[in-house]
Amino acid sequence: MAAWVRLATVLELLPGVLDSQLRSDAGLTHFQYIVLSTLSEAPQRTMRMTALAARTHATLPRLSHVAQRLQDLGLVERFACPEDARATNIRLTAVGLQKVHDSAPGHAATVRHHVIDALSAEQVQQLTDITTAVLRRLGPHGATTASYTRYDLPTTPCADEPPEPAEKR
Amino acid sequence: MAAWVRLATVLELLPGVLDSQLRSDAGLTHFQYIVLSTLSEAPQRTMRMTALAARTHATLPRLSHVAQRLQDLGLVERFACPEDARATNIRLTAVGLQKVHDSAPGHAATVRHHVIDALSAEQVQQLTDITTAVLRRLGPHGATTASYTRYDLPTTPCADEPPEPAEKR
DNA sequence: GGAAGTCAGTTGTAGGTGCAACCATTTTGG
DNA sequence: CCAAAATGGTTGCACCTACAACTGACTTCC
Repeated sequence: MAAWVRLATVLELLPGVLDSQLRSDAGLTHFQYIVLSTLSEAPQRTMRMTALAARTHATLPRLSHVAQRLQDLGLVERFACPEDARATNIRLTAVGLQKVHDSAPGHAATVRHHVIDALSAEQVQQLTDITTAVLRRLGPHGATTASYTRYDLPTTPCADEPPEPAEKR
Repeated sequence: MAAWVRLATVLELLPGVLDSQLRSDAGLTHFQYIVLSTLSEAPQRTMRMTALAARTHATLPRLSHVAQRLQDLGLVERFACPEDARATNIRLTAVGLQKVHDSAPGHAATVRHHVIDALSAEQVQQLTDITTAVLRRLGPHGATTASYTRYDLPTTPCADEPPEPAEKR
């Protein structure tokens, strides 16, 4: 009982702290940051929308809206996949990559300050085990995003040679 | 690192699970449920808006919007505080109380299934300690709701004898 | 090889949330 | 006392998210 009440409180407060730090320092949502950050680690800084959605635990509509916004901001660009005309590839722009690099330290510091540094090394290990156990319950038959969350997709984009980033818009 | 990645994932997935269970079973948001539930435990099932906001870790504007919606649904009612003309009291209606009673078991089962039952008794204790430690960092100077989060307010509403619930709308 | 089904993604809409601005009331301080 | 500051709440606006409906492209399977 005490465990749940406190966990629920963390669930209520932590996202707000992360969002407001990122928003004021970089003008980004936590989720937007995750999207950019995930893209920055992908080969060619490019991914298929579905793969990105699965990785970020987002529904496809949600990702689509966010991608639209990030594209308006010039941080990502989307282009059709030549191999599968249904698919869309999303790629981090140079500006977007710079944005990730600029905002990563502040974000990491916030996480460290509010979570990691509050715990002993032993507790960090315990937290890893606990969250792993909970995620086992959340993942497989978690009521959310049932049909979208497919972890068996290839992460790599289908295009080997994406169109030159030179021409924009 | 592993701890944070997993915790972030829980932060992303758990609220969705809670919301969708409550929404489909009771037509309520998790936060709406918390508001109703908190009110149901208050003396007279009545609280001042500010006190309720502090208890639920919400900003006053957010609570005001939610209260408006819950009032439209007939689950709560608001009335001016006779002692301080600025203040507003919010009270759970009979219908609202019934709603809490009806939806509590399902919600509790969801929490148990997805969190508590996934852990050993020892881990539940560890989780309590960990969340307590994190909350110490989040509460005092947590960037969110700085001016609203006042825990030193009296929880009791100012009216000793609220107007009879008999007359509605 | 063509109809039926599935898949990738987008769009529209309704509701939730933060922030800033606002109004009314109370408190404070000269 | 009265003006200035602080308090309690509400409202408007912009953005985010879920859900449902839709389009267009691929697959299956006779």
